[in-house]
Amino acid sequence: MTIGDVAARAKVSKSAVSFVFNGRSGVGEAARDRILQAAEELGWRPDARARALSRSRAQAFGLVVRREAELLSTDPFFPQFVAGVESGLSEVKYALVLQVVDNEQTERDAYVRFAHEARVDGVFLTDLRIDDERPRELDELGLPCVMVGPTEAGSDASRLIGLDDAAGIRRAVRHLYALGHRRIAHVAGSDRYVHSEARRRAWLDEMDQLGLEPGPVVDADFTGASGARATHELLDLARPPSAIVYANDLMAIAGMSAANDRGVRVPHDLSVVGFDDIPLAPYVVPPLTTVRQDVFEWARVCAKTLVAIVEGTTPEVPALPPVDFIVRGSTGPAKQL
Amino acid sequence: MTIGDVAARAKVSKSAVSFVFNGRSGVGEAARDRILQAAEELGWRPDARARALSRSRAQAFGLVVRREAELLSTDPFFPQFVAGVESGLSEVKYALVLQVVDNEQTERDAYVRFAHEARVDGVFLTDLRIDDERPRELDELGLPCVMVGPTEAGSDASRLIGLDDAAGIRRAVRHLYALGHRRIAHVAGSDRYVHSEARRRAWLDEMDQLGLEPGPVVDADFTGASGARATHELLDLARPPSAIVYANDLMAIAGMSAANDRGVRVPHDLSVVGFDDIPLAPYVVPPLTTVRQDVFEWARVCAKTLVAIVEGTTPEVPALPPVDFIVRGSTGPAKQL
DNA sequence: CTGAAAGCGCTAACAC
DNA sequence: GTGTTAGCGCTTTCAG
Repeated sequence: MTIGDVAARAKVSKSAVSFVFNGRSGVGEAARDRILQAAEELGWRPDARARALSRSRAQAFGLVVRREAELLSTDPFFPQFVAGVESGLSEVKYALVLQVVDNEQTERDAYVRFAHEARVDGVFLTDLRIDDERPRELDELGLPCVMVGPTEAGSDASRLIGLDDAAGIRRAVRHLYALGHRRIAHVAGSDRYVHSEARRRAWLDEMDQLGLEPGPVVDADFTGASGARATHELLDLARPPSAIVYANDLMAIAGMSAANDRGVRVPHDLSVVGFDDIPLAPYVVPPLTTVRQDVFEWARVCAKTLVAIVEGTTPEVPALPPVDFIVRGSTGPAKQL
Repeated sequence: MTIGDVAARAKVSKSAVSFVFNGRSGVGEAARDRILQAAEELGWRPDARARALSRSRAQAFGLVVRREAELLSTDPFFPQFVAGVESGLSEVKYALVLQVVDNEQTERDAYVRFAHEARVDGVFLTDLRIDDERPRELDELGLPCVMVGPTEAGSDASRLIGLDDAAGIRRAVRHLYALGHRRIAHVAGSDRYVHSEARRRAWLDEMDQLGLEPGPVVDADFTGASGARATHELLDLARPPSAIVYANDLMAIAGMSAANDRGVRVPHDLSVVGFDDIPLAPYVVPPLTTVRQDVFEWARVCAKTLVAIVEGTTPEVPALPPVDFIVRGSTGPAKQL
């Protein structure tokens, strides 16, 4: 079943068929109808491979995900991002090629293969790291990309689609302040990531703004185990915090569990704020107060921007929905001293 | 940068280069070395698009995921499955093309496009449904597939890679029985899915085997909200169960939260078992007793099987690791009546 | 407005 | 063993 068959059945030339399927003018109304009908009857669609070859375009984008097993299956970001990207791509017929890798070498290989084999026309760069080498490497490979990270991530604004991580953390800190908390700790994510830093800095800034002593901060790595460990560390302090802002929900929930284990009651003795609003957040005990970003919409915007970059059109960058702060049961008034 | 450039630089013909890169004999040692070196120096790799066209093979597989937003970002299955597939595919240089859809029509379209545009050489069929039409439709489209589901899913054993859902549920029921529970309820997942049914049937069977009256079962749909609702329903009964086996962790955790809301203590008043062992399971209060499947390994096997099917080699089907049953704090001795 | 023809970069059959 | 050549199915330029 080839374009030739369709052309024959519609009694036109191959190019006429090609023109119709590429939305170009130059085919009469009658011929166009016959062509569409013939294609319909034959169940024909342009072969993506042949198309890719002759247009030197794969009509696909790549996403390389480097993530440890635990975070992969907990992180709400990945599936939502993928779903959003698909949603933004479905109208324009690009496919999404996924690659999951587990270390730096295989990650680099993945990009190199994408580029050299010309499997994709561009990539999404997520989990931006401090001093990330990838933008430069991709430039060298000639592979267009959009970067996906907090707005602070860099100056390369034209291809950075930022979500305002900081705003959420700031609201969390102010919320706790309003509840009377003064010692507000932070459990940060891995310090290699730009978004970890953005969240940490937002916490620091806001504490500063409120005239609070920038309380204790503990480095962790987004896993449950690290969240529990960090929590114990904070509660072991001579002057433990009365509230903790975690860099993600998994650590926050593990932290609540750790607190519970040592008889510290949430929110009575300790208020807890997470980040992500995973679907489980309303269903843990107590329900988790947290920050929600609209990852899906964000990903849609990323997809559309990448299409624009690759096709050389001007990306219409719609405003991203603001972050939400969801107050649930894990935060409460600070205990009177 | 094409095969011609490499051939020229290595002073051989294009076919010699092609042969080397396709692992075929017929090229001398010396020539082979020169070719590999030339390719290395030029940073050349066969263009996937041209390759796909001339071999009539996309060298890629497709995965269509139909899932509601909430379940997408909570379900541990999807990311682990993807990671496992990648792991099984990485050695054989197949790519994975992902498509996320949200309804039946777009799902069907996705498969049709995959087939007609020849974007992929085969697909993974997950979330098998009762009377699933897809295997037949894919046969009509001429698109090979492996099906991914519980072993009971059907007779089409050659392309069904099954994980033994039932064994996990049976162990859960026996565990509860050993703890003295006699009224053991089940909160089932959506009844359209084969795995929901497999889990429900396993529960029923095991209750039967133990000579227990098949306690109450409530239909739910894998979401947290439905798990909470089902739990309330069960606890409202004149003779509420002393233990509940849920079809997934999300419902189980939401169920614990619901129980907690009405003053029913877990595990003192009610024992709870989940299914999946999500990374959060150890960190909820109390830690969740649950069933764990090695989705990653399973997915690897799926990938290798699909490669074998597509390439016409015999799939070596390694034994899948058995399901694990993880006892944590959410199950305890039945209260004496 | 339409049709013929030359690629896109690679593979594989077939001569050398 | 090595090189030549005809496609794979589509796009696109260029005559008609």
